[in-house]
Amino acid sequence: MALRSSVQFDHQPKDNQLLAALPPDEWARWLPMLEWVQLPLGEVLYESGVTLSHVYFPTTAIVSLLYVMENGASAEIAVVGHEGIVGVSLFMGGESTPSRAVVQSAGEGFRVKALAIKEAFTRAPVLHLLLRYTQALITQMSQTAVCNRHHTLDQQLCRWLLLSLDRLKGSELVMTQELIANMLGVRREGVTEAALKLQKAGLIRYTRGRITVLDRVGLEQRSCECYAVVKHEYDRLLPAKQAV
Amino acid sequence: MALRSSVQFDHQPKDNQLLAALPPDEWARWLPMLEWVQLPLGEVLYESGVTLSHVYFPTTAIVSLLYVMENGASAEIAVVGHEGIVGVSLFMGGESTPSRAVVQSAGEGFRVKALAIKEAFTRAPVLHLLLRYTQALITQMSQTAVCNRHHTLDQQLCRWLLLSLDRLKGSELVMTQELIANMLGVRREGVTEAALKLQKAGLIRYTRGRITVLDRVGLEQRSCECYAVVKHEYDRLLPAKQAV
DNA sequence: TCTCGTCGGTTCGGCACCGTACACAGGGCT
DNA sequence: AGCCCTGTGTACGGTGCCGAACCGACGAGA
Repeated sequence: MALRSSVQFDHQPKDNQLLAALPPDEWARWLPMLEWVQLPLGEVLYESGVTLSHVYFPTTAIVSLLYVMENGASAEIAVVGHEGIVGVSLFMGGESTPSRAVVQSAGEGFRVKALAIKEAFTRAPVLHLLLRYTQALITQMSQTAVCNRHHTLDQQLCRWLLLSLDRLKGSELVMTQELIANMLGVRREGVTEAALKLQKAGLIRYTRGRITVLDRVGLEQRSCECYAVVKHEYDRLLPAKQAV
Repeated sequence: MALRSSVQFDHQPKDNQLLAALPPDEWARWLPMLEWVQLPLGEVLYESGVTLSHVYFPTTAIVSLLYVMENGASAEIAVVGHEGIVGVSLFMGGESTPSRAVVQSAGEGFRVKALAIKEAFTRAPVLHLLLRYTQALITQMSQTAVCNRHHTLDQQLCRWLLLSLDRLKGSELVMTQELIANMLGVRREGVTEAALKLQKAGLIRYTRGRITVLDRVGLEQRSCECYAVVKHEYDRLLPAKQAV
């Protein structure tokens, strides 16, 4: 047994839990593709919207996935360390994400070329569709987190109305303010106030659980960027007519 | 061509964009598995932690994924309509999620038995590992959204320290308060105040960019439930020793 | 027609966090 | 030794949302 040859240094591939969990035959296939890399503090592994060139398996580094807003403010979406992988969008099929990956704590890791990863997934056809959808869903979740942190209730209500509208035919929602408040995680009174503003501005009309959208464009203008980001990503990943 | 036979009623499978995007051969395989269902307002499609029995493809309904906190407050994680699928955790490999799926707008849809979906994915071995990890990551994102909405900065700082700590060896973080503020999406001064409290309570110690955790359990007690939820889900989906 | 439950509107004090501004201290550098 | 930069502590008014309480008003059902 190779006692001292490779097991006890910091930067072994198997220090990453995902790599460590690979079954022996897969491990043998992956090993030659792994490239050891240093990950200095502040290094940007990928940038919002840019096609990834590698996926990263951190061993001693920590990487933050963060979303940078138009005004420069940012919010972390998730943290990835030796338990995970940076760049899921590569095997999800999206190739890029609206978020940025930055090394938050310097260390080391391994990376694999995009092409190699994608080759491993070319055999399952349906999968790609579902994975792409999943990535869109993930974008929506991320954006929810960002929105909760940074945007006003007024903006969030607009975003929410638009997202719901996109998922229905027509321009009417059957939905009480109480329910919307639950969805947004705020007080009902807050929704009442925000909805009043929209009604007074002539963008919506409502009575007892029925909301009619009168001016969609107006809502889009009042909404935060989050709606547009999510919509754009859904459109990108799941174009209406297409078979993967 | 089957002109009027099936194309123009509301509740056709192809009203769901994912189903509509299936290539012909896959479509043929899936069609017999699809079961038409009505989705009345308020119906719970799946409950937090419960193994799913079906995945749902809404056509005219909208479904909310929401996380219910211990105190009963809730926050929506994402919305799913005719563009998507409810129950990604089934093909992600996790079988369940910490969130609940509720019909937010009554309508119709189709569902497929869990067993049938899973069978379609039994052929790709590596995949399962990555998908499971992705689901854990998704949980972290969801929880971030919830946390941003409902918890105090003090709690969020504890959560953040613990999440970071789990991804490093030792009990020291090299990290300025400024950077933490960026990650959490708050002001640096806010982090200073929260960190001071923790230091005065003897839970951490820090100087100029180095934070040492003295009392991990204390942090866990001060943290919101979000940390535990995320940790638990990572442990569940990615046990330390295992090859799927 | 009347009742009662649901839905929407209003108010008030409180608080967590924001934006801004500034003061101070540790530590690397010349 | 002295300087300066970076990181941390403090203060102050502003504001967006909360918790609680209450009221009007619409509409379904008796």
